[in-house]
Amino acid sequence: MEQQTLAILHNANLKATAPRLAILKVFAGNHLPINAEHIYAKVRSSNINEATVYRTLASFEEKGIVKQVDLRKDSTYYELASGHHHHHIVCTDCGKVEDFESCSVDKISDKVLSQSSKFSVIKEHSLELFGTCNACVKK
Amino acid sequence: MEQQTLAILHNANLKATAPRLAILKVFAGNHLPINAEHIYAKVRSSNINEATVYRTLASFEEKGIVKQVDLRKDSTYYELASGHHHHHIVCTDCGKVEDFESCSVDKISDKVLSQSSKFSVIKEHSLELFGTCNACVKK
DNA sequence: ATTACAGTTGCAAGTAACTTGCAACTGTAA
DNA sequence: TTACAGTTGCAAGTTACTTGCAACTGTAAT
Repeated sequence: MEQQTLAILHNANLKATAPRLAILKVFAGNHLPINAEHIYAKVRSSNINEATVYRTLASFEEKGIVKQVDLRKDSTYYELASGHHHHHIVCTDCGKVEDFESCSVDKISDKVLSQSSKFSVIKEHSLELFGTCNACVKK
Repeated sequence: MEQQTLAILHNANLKATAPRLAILKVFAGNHLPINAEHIYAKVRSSNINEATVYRTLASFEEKGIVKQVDLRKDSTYYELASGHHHHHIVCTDCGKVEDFESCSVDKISDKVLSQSSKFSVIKEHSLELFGTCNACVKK
């Protein structure tokens, strides 16, 4: 686990520093998407600076270690890029987030590329559902 | 057209003020998603304030006149909610945006709802593709 | 083990995108 | 025509994030 973490950083050409290890650990212990503020709350006791959290998230994203998730909240959320492909359903009332797995976007991508004259490469996609969770429906 | 615009505002219980009419006109003349800055640039000559643009976008969204589009840019983009259902493909290099129409998210939504114990209502979804446009691939 | 240095960090100041308090104004229904 | 809830402009404020810079540190080469 620790070895794996070091390998992730090494492969990405990133030094294995304390802040990066701590932030990776937070991701490992959190399967739902998480934002900078939340991460900072968990690592500030180790004297890790808020700016470092933002810089780390940016470099992790650039290297493909984490990916952005568009939850239509005020801040940017991230989750580990490793792990099986999935998407999210978000309650627009209370913000609850749940994962879901069925995703047929590859088919859509192929179709879109065959019809587009301007694009030929698709690297990522977002697919999030916005609705109301059972608890909020009852209100 | 003008009548239609007035009806939109009336149905939404929003007064037909000059700023709102001007902003709706900008949307009507722009089929791609647009942000507050871009809208402000087009209406500031009519002495419409930037804060009014933001407030108008917020109320239009709340009333369902426009909807947010998650393009992973620094600011929030919107487009008219009327018009046929479509999504976007975004170049992560230069920011170019193109529409596409094929969308089978309804099927996915049904499946997700049947499998979720926490959600039973889906109101919206996002589905955006991120890749590289032909012009940027050549670089 | 030691060294050299590019990469990384903490700190504090800065920026971009948006929000809000408030007094003046204005569509709209009566 | 009037009354007033809703709307606006302005300026100040907030939030999320970024950046300049000097000090520090992991890493590869010695």
